[in-house]
Amino acid sequence: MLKNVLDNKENYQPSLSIDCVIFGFHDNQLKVLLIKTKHSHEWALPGGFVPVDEDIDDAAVSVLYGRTGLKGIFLRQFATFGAVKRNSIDFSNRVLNFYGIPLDEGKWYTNRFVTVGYYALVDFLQAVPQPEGKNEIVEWIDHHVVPDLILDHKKILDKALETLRMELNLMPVGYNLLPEKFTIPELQKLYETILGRKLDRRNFLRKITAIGILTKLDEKKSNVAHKAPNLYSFDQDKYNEVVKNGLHQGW
Amino acid sequence: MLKNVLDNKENYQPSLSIDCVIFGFHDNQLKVLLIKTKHSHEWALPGGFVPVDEDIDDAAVSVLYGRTGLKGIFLRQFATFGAVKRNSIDFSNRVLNFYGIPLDEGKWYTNRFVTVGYYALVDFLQAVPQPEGKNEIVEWIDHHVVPDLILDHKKILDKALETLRMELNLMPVGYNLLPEKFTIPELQKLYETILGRKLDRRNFLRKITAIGILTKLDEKKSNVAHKAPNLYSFDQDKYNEVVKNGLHQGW
DNA sequence: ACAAAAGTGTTTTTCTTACACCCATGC
DNA sequence: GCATGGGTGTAAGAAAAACACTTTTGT
Repeated sequence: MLKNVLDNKENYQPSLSIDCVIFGFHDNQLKVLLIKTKHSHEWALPGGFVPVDEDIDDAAVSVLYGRTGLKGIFLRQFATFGAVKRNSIDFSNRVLNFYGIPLDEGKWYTNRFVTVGYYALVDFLQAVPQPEGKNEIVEWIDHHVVPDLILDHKKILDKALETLRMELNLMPVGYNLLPEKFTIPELQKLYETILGRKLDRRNFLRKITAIGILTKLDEKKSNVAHKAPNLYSFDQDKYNEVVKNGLHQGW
Repeated sequence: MLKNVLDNKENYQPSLSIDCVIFGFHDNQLKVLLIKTKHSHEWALPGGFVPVDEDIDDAAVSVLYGRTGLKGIFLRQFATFGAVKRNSIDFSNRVLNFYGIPLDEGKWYTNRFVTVGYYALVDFLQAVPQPEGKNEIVEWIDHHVVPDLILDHKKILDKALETLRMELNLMPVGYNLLPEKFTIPELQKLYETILGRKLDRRNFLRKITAIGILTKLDEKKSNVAHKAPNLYSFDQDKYNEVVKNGLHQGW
């Protein structure tokens, strides 16, 4: 909470923040966890400050844990944003005003903040949005219909998605975004949603299985319209290995 | 200069710095511009602080300009480093001591600094290393034989090179690293040096020309041992277009 | 029985890799 | 004239893309 941070500002890295783009997948939609604070009509990415005795990567883990209750999640730094005008003094003053903090006391907060962007891939069903107090609404929002965001958060979100799309070429995705057991069509829809285009079913199957990270279960999805699709799970060892070593390269 | 910064610390973003990995290419070596300060036996990446009224990207441009006299250069942010122990208080104190700055006065400088890493690709022959004062030695050093670096600068350098290697798959490289007119073998050696492995001449030619960024000049390299190779230049429009739109993708 | 989604294989094309010979120049 | 690097083409293999029919299930 901002008030707490300001009261202990010597414990926080000055003028530095963390913003997290938390992706989830549900209803064939790529969703982003967004926060609406009552002092703003706009939404925001979940973010926080960096304790002076904490690595920035760990601070990002804390933000993620605080907002979703999840730990040990895929979380990756993708860019740092430090335009002079990225947080306007006007915005800062509105925030301070909302919390009833005198401008003088909130001076720490009104400078330009440089923010380090992280993106996370989480299991939508396991992540329970956790508002801090009554002033917050935390919601999963389809990335296609994100409302207006504060400051440069839209830019941060766009960059995160761009990075995720690029990293699809370097690593597999799905663990953390899908439930433990899933079907190939579900995985394909995840890829299609991230990439924003349709893929061929047969070619997708061949390519995704060739990576060698899938275990075909002796089980079919039940209670489903039409032909029951097979269930798969990730072979976690191989999955991690591939994430570590990377996928194909060009040159 | 640190003393100047400390005397005007309210003009600088607190606890934030910029470090630049400046790559050049010469003698078939990928070189990195490094600085040795007389107060240290180790070398350092050229870096600097961020004026509060300057975008971090612009601050990086300033660092590059200050060290090489070059502007309008390929410069890209690649990662931000913020481990708690990345700059030890021991190191900070030694620096302050060297400049004869009382510890008290230099308190601003002894906190953990978060540093934003940028890498640049510059034309070795056009970049004139510019030491700041007599306490500095600025030198191009073959990336294979970089000496011990201060703090986590080795890690920063490694990450820069890793990023550069990866980005070879996404964009062409050469403009800025090579003189205006160059030969295919030179360009190939650049690629080989960055990637750290040999490439097949014939396949390289096919692949690099297929990108459509090269203009074959009606001119051969003169005064050269053995058969004179053809000179090429980059078609700047197409080059920039490809850098913007990216190269091939996987999915 | 039919609509809707799932499963599966083959062919074509494209890209990648491997490989060998002749050419021009400086010494 | 010979050693050294530059220039060029082709054939084989691998990967990607295009494509259609059969199967299962709920209604």
